[in-house]
Amino acid sequence: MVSERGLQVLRAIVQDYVDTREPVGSKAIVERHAFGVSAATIRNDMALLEDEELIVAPHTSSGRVPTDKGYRVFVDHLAELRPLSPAQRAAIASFLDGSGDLDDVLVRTVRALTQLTGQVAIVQYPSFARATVTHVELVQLGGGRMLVIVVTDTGRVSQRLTFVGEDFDDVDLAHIRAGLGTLLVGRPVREGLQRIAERLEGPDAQAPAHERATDEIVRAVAEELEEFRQDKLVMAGSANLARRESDFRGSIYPLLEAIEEQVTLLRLMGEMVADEHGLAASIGRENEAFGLAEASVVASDYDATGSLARVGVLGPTRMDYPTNLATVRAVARYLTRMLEQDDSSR
Amino acid sequence: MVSERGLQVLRAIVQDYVDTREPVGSKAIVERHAFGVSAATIRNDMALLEDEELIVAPHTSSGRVPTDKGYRVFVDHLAELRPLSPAQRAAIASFLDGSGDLDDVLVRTVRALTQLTGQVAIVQYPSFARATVTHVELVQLGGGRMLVIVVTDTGRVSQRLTFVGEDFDDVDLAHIRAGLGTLLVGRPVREGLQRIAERLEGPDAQAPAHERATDEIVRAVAEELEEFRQDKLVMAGSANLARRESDFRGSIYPLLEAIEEQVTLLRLMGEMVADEHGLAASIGRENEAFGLAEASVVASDYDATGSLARVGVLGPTRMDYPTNLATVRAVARYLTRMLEQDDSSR
DNA sequence: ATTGGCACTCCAGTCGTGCGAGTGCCAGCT
DNA sequence: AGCTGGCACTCGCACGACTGGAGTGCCAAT
Repeated sequence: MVSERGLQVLRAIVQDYVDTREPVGSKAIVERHAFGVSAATIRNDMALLEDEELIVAPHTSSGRVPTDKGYRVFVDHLAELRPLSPAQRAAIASFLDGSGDLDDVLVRTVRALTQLTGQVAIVQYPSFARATVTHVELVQLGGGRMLVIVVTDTGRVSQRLTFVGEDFDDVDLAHIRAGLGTLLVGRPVREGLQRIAERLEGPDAQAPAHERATDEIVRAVAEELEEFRQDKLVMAGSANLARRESDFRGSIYPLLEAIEEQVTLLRLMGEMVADEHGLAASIGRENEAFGLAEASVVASDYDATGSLARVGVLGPTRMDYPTNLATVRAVARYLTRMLEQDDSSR
Repeated sequence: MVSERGLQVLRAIVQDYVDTREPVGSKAIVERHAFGVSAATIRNDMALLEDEELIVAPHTSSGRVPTDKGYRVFVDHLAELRPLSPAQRAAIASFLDGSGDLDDVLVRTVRALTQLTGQVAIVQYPSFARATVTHVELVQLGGGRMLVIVVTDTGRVSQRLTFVGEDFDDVDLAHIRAGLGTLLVGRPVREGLQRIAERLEGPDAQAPAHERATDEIVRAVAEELEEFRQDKLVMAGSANLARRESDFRGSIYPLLEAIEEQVTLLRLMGEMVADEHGLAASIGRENEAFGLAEASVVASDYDATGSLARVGVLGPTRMDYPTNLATVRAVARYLTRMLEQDDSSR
């Protein structure tokens, strides 16, 4: 069994390894940390840690490197969040302050996060399971083209251009608009989708030709709602992956691909399990199913007026967890506050 | 002076080097190409090409590699576009066909292009110097929040949420909407911006408090128009940069950064000079000012109902120019046709 | 002008060597 | 029982020497 000091040795190894990017040996540990014991003793502890598969030696005669399991123990039991400096807090505030719609705020958030951590930053749009539709607007562009706009109470706005094949007069348009309103406004997105499906399949389905055009509009609205339901990401800082090449043994290709795909990261962000503080980490091989075996993701829940979502960073498994966890949490909290204010001004 | 055969030798060197990624020697040339002369003769030609700085030898006793100048001559005088295979043409069609708004079409275009070339694909939004405003729409969201929507005849739609501080009744709103309409609809974006500036500074500037709110709306419209004026890019395939690492001697960091910045690439795309077919290439060091000294951009103009813009690919200097030029041109042509159709259905 | 021949250069790979960091183990100490 | 110093051992890595081969430049001959 690993002793208490053994765990401290693990912590020292993780810290030094993240610092120096080189395997750390027993001698280096006694030099850099005041353990009050000799290198030989540390060696014994390290042997035990290796038995537990928390660290490994890349070569027979080299220092040790934490395993993914080692990082996991470090994050769960040993890491204390490194508090942010006042300058960092100020940076968050200056990045995020200033009004704008949701898109705008999230873009600024992701920029702040990539700036502060030097990693790839990811912000998940608020989940729309609980979002409700507040407006449906139709704008006729002429030539049978119609702009369909849907707004939710979380501040998200979506527009879509659809070709309906005919132009309506104002009365008809108002009628359709009102119909959509009673169908959707004040309802959660999920429910709105159901009601639309019912309407399209309902007894009215055999309606006259004129109705076909309105069906087209309804379909466009449904597509937009569907898009709301699918979560969405904003990202920034992908160039950081290429900065210190040594961070990733293999190619960064799968990482860039995942970033471009988005859907992989969405699933990953969704499946992570947060602790009681809303913090979550997914480390190395734990991401193997997502093709990100050499990467870690650190994320924090934030609260967008009732809808939960996440902000996080993606980086090498060998990342500075205490700092990244603290930064992600600070940004998430600030973001939550921002969105609350926005809500109250509504 | 370089002989006619000398140029053919240059062509052979470029082709083989792109193929094999290794310096090409005189012997390899006589083996792979039917020049009907001996290696020694080729060597003499190569010496001349080296005098002209069209090729260099990385080491005293190694084959030759084209210089940027060599690539330039190749592209300008020696490259014949490699015609696309029917399968490739079909791929373009299947990617691009299907309706949708401008955003949608451009996203599909950029995907098609990255798929076909294996490079980073870039599509520039149509320039809005000549775009005219067709609709301005206001949607009140309650709580003093207003959604401002602007549509241009190029099919671009932009929405912006702004906080105006008060809610208008329907009559006032209609009045404001009509005012904006006469101010902007049918006018080019550039002119619209001027007229807004005049209005904001004009004698009405000292208007009553109620007018302040409308000023806020006008300002929001101005911001949107400003955004139209700034060109915009869609990109895809950045992961391709990391695929064959050897393509870039240094780090791909500056490239990823340029991709994220966008503005650099926008300037680059804008400054490239097209030939009579609307094709343009910027090679290696020619991009040095943009931090892309190891990359080339190949682009083709396309015509979005009168507004000129570009689609292109970004890749290593050592890229397959004939194929990329042909692909970019084919996609640009298809895109032009698509947008024309769309226009006629208006 | 083209060619075959030849001497020359220099890269890239291989092998051997020595060094140093780090380990594991053990006997002795507290 | 746990800690420590010591010691032999293992490897990775950097360095240098050597060699093979690809490619060049030049020259005299055609």
